[in-house]
Amino acid sequence: MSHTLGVRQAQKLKTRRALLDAALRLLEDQSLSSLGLREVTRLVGVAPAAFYRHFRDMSDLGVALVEESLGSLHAMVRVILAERDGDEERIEATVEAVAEHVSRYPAHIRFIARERHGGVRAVREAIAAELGRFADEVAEAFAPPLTADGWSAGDVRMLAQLYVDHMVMTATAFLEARPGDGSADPEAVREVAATARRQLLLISLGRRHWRTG
Amino acid sequence: MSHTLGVRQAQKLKTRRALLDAALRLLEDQSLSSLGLREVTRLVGVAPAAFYRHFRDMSDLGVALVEESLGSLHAMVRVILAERDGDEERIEATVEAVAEHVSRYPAHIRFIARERHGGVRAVREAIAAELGRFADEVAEAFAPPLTADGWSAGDVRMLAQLYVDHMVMTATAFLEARPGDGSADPEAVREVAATARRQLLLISLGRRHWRTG
DNA sequence: AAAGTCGGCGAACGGTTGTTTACTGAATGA
DNA sequence: TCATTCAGTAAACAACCGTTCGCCGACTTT
Repeated sequence: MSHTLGVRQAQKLKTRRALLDAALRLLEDQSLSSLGLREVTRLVGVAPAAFYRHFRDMSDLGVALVEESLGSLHAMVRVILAERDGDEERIEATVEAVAEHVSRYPAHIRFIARERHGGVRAVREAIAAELGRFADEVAEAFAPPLTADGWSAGDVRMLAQLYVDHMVMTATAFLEARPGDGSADPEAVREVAATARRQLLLISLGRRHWRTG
Repeated sequence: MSHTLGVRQAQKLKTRRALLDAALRLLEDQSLSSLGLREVTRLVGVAPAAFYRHFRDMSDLGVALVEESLGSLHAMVRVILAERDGDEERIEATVEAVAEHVSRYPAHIRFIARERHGGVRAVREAIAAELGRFADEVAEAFAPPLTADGWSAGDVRMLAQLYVDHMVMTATAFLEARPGDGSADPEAVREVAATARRQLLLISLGRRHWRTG
């Protein structure tokens, strides 16, 4: 019995989507704590009061955006971790995947980068929790071969954190490599990619020699 | 003839200081783009119009805060680079210096972390420029022994960037290890320090084996 | 077909915002 | 000493804000 979602609820989801999209667009040039409720409803073409049918306030909408933004990233990370090649090929795949993700969802990445340390507590905490889950997952994926080499759980965790933080760093670097209007400067993008690759290579070099040389 | 700064100009600098301090304090709980001019003048106890005697607008004040915040960090970085010990001792000194700096100027660090990707273009650019200068300086300090080992200028630069970004990362991690009220959770602080040390150790391990095995 | 649900509307509310204006009075310099 | 400079003031401005209210009318359930 798939219910195909009655006309009513479908419409509601539609304007909810529109609100989220409008907010995401406006957040490309400002931060969440300065984004007005009326600004969003105005862009959607809906009365200010309608906002309350979907979100309690702006920080509530912000938390929803966090889940959405990091959800897509989550899928990407899983795919990368499934790669079973050697270090260098894995690095290549990672950097390319991040680059593609940034150029596909720039507003999402910008939102995360901006609000990770932004002025809205609930949103900060949601982002921190989600990134922590990423680190757990990365740690879990890297653990088997490393623990066999005598790595402690703490060491694995710090490596995973380094990887996740570096991924966020790289993503925002890709973001800054594109001018405000949307199109990317190809040379700057290549340079960011080259730097990220070299840094990851250096890290994996350190990992191979960790407490063995 | 040192002029000891006439009474008039001294008073002006004093209220300018007060404006900057008030803004910095208010920015602990919100971001620059949502900070109101009147909020700041109200906290200082001065008429709103007085603000314009010192700054053109809020983003102007923000740029002034950037210079001030990263100025103190700059001095710290210079001191660390002067250390001439081995890797491990240098790492120890670095992490400790960052920790102390964060606990001495938490508001400055929070401001930088928050506005680095924040909603005010001029401030973002000022921070990026200053951090770029940091990376240059680090690169210059590390260059001699590395180029002797066959490192290219690009490789040195990417290592310096990794160090600077990691420093900022560590500083904000220290910041998050303290509850909102100001006092720090000693255990969380120790854990951040331990993670940072291990990550730097891993990086320096990678550096030693860079294109040599 | 009737009764009920509920997403969106329009208007109003008190409050806050950035900015301009003409002003005062103390520090300044001739 | 006297004219000038200028940091800070008080008041007014229109524009905007978040939030509440009752109401409508299309969908949904009985």
